[in-house]
Amino acid sequence: MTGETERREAAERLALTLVGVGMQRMGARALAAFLFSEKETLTAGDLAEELGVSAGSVSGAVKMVAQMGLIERVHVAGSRREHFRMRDNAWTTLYTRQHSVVDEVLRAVDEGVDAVGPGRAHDRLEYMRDFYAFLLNEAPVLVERFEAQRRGRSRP
Amino acid sequence: MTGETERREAAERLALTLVGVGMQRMGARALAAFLFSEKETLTAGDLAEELGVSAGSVSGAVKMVAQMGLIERVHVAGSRREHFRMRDNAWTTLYTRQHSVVDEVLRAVDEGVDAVGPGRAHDRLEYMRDFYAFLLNEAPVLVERFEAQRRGRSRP
DNA sequence: GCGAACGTTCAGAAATTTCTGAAGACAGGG
DNA sequence: CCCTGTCTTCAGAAATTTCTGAACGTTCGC
Repeated sequence: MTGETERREAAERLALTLVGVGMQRMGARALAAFLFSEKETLTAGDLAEELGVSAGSVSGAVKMVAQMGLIERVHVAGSRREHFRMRDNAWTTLYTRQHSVVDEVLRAVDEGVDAVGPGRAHDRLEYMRDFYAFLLNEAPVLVERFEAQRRGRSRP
Repeated sequence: MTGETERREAAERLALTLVGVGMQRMGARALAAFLFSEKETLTAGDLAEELGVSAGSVSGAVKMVAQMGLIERVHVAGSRREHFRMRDNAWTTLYTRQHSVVDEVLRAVDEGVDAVGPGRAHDRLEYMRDFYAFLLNEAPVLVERFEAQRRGRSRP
């Protein structure tokens, strides 16, 4: 356990890493804020304060992270603010979704396979297609295996 | 089998899809050029002509795609030009490498786990860490399984 | 219904990324 | 050892992305 400053630094480091991996800056910072918060839910105002950015930026970031399926809106009676919470299965969901990206690639490659006659190009494209199809099939299996393993561990 | 125009269009579509998935534009176009070429190897000049871009752009794109491990330099005696060729195991290599990106994230999350005391944040971070660690372990297994399956299929 | 508190949208500023073209480096043949 | 063809580097132009701030909606308590 350590101080507040170190917590924020670790959060910013993780956000930076996620940016390096291709995530939008503001989305990554918002996500890190959720991960590192002791609260169950955060409001847009909380995020704006924690990150030191405008309400507009928060709105955009939240929209994106929600679309990724990592957080969800929570209706809280008696509060006029909208609350957001990290979803329980955020990471496995993200992984699965990234594989719908794989699906897009697969489609494009498939068109390619149809568009060229026999030859080297055709062979290359087929190989690529086979691998991506394989990945697409295996992703859900992998996730299922992780969840099973985790269930097993938590109930010894 | 179809005409040259359709082949190029399919190549451009695949490149665009790869860009949508996060790849740099020029790198994606170069990669598509390799995939769709009937030649075994391409030179920087070939690429410049095929893509209609400057030598400088080609140099940068090739450098990047080579760093991703998708193509390799080929020394050809009697030619002053440098030739490049798609590597046989390009896609499985790419997949494995993307998981060294996972490794980066894993490290950052791990720091986070150490930086916060017990509580909700700690639990969230641990969950994320466990999933990414699981992925990192499973990636090579998956690739191995694909290759085995492919070997099996090609020698019935 | 009114007013206040929040959230969202959007035009434009700022930052970042990407491409080019020109200059330079390098290798091999003559 | 120079000359030519080829690749790389780099400063700056162009395009794209990202952030902000202000104006506009919306919702809830009263």
